Amino acid sequence: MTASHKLDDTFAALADQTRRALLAKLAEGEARVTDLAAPFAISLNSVSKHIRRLERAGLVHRRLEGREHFLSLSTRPLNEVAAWIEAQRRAWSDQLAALHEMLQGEDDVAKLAGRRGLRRVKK
Amino acid sequence: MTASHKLDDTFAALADQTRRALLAKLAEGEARVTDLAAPFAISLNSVSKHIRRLERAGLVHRRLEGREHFLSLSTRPLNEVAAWIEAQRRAWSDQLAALHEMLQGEDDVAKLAGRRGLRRVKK
DNA sequence: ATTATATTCATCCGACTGGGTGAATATCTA
DNA sequence: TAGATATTCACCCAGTCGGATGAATATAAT
Repeated sequence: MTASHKLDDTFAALADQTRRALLAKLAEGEARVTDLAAPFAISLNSVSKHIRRLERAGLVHRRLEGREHFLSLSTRPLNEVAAWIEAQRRAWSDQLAALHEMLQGEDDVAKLAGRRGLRRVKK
Repeated sequence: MTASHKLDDTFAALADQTRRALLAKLAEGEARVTDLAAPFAISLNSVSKHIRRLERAGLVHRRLEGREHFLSLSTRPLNEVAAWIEAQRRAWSDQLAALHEMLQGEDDVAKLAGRRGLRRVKK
């Protein structure tokens, strides 16, 4: 549940074009809030909010130096997301492979054609 | 912009534990709305809403057969998300590599230590 | 001490979300 | 025809989002 909750936050943080652009910018290196906000038409405050959201998801880290706040990327959450996706894709591929194998089997084919597909997998 | 908008929808659709569980279930094969809803404590209507959201993001496809609605996975959006993440991770790795190379350089080290890190990358 | 810069805090707004309930629709079955 | 099943539609509610604005805070520079 905790892991899922973290994934929730990470996915939600990534579900915004502006925030993804901020992350892409940060991939070029550390940057201050003002630097990050510069290319965007929206207000500095809005960018600040976006950054807070990215922080909450653990995607960026903040380092204070005087009045300047330096942001940098954290890759762990992104790796977790990638892992989930890969697992999902693998499961999907396995299912496709199973279907393929089934279709190559001899007697099951007729039943499959008469019936409506895969379905009854669980209970 | 259109691609970004699609990514927005996909990420948003994935930013929910219930919806991710639905997708995982669908990885086992086609299923009806009722079948998908069975394991969850929430109402059937809520599940129906989640499914609609997954459909909007293009993550599932619906096939009608009489009064039954059969859902199945669509992998394209997931692939797009994976591609974005991989690009991001690659950029981040490149930046790390550049830093590493810089630290192995001779004269830049002093300036780097005195100054505050990477920062001034863009302008 | 004063001014300028960097950033956040406090509010407000319209829009959307996730959950619920009850009614409506459509299809299958007896 | 009547009844059961599968699914959605139409609302309601509290919570959050993304954007804006204006004020507050903290640090730096003069």
